[in-house]
Amino acid sequence: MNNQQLAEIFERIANLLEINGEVVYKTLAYRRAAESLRAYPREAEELYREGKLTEIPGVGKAIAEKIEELLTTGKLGFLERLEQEVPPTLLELLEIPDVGPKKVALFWKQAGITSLMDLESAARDGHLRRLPGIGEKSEQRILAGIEALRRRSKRMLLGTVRPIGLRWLNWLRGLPGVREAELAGSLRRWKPTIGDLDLVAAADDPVAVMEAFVHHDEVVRVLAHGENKSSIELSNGLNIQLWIQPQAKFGSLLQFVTGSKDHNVRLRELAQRKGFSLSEHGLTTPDGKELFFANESDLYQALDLEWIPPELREDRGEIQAALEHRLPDLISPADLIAELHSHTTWSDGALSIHEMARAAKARGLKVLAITDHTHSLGIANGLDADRLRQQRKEIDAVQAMLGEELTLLQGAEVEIKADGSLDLADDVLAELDIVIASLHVSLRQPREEITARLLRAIRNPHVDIIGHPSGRLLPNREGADLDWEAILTAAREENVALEINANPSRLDLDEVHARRAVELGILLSINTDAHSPADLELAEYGVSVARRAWVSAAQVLNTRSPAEIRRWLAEHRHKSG
DNA sequence: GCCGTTTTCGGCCCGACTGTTTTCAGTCG
Repeated sequence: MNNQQLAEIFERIANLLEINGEVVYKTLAYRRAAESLRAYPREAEELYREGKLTEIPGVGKAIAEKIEELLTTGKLGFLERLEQEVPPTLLELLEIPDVGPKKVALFWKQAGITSLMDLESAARDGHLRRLPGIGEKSEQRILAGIEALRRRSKRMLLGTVRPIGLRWLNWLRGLPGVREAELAGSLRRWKPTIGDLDLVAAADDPVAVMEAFVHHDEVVRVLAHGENKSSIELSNGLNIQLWIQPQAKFGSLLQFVTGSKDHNVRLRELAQRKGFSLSEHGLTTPDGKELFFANESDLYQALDLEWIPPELREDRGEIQAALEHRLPDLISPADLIAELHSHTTWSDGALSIHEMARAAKARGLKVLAITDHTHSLGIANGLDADRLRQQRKEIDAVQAMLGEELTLLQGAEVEIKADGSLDLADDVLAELDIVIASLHVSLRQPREEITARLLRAIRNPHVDIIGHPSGRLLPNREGADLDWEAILTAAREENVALEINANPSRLDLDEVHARRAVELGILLSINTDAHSPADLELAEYGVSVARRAWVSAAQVLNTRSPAEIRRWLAEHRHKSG
């Protein structure tokens, strides 16, 4: 059982306890433990073997014992008893907007409602309004919420929402009276999946701006409409929230709405220890004086903190690091000067080698590796040894045309086959400048089998990079069930780089494993896996994962000069071969 | 249920918006 699965169980416990009316702080404790497990760089299973489970923040004696029971028996008596008491089907009701644990408990205990269907028919028949605190409007709101829930495909991809966010931001900045506006929330933190889109603005006349916002022609539903905060829904189910304050408070507002919630809770605790109260309006001193902040960095400074990049604001130690002046010097998109994973018409790419090279050059890249698929991936028209040798001639010809400005490398994204062997013989791999090995098929093998497959690839002396290591596809396909400690240990021993694939539906390695990898001294490689020139622009999404993993430029192969990259490849092969 | 440069017991963040309550509870971020 991995950390993700453990986290889901504790989240479930928290929700059930909350519906059952348990004291808030107990449910909070389970929720915090769940969040902590999701972010923790090492597997609980391993910590358990070392007797160190309580080293995980938010895990104390009681939760450690539950983790132990889950790891050793695969079950949890406490949860089973809880589910006897509280029907687990109630959990789906929590998904409805504006329905929380109190209302779920009300529906359940006073109307015998235990499922989404029960609730829907009760609302439709006008029975809900008989309950205390529920009127006709609440009934309609619940029906609309159930509709919205069905329409909406949970969280959307960062790569889908960001262009929408930038478009709305642009529109907002063009409105009269808007002095400043920014993206906020999980979008500003570059979270791989986005729930709601948050926008903040500084405006002289908030009422007029809010009016324009809720009457924007893409709005299908107004969810809330206030002076400081409004919320609307688009036809694709995406919710957008707009927050407005006067310019003088813009910094505090931006900080507050950027979150994360957990980061803000930590920050408020810190403010309290210093004698302040912190809200989206600013700091309040004990004698009731209010301090406003037009700039976010001034707010952090007032708390004796360095400004914390939004990508780090997840309550993963960033506040402590900021206090101690040891925040990492994060990589930025401009640091990337090499693309080491790309496809052309030789396999399933859209452009010829020459066209891809021109696109790479136009983006200012210094190195482009052509890494087409290999032949066992028949669907992608993969290359065999003969076609690779033909392709080499074309690459050489294009290099001759390009001159020195862009260095082309010939590589391959070689398939790790279901039996663990590579799709090209060692002598063919040896002729290539760079070799990426990737899993595409049989991703659902049991942990031992699929881990062994990947380990065999890592140990092959010709393999330089492991491409999209887990094989996950957001938002729904889980990655392979890998023994990460074994993979990371082997990668470090063999000096093999691990890819952060920048495609928004991959972002693989994820931030948790990327952070663990650099802690162990493993080199990362951020690549777009470009199949077309537009794909090259996705690099910033890969960089965002690296930033959320506290990664610096020096820890990424693609920030190095062509000569340094060639040297690394040569040394790497020499050492292994 | 967790945790400790106020504490091993007694705390554990803050405000806007909505609907229904005639003064506030629930939800959300």
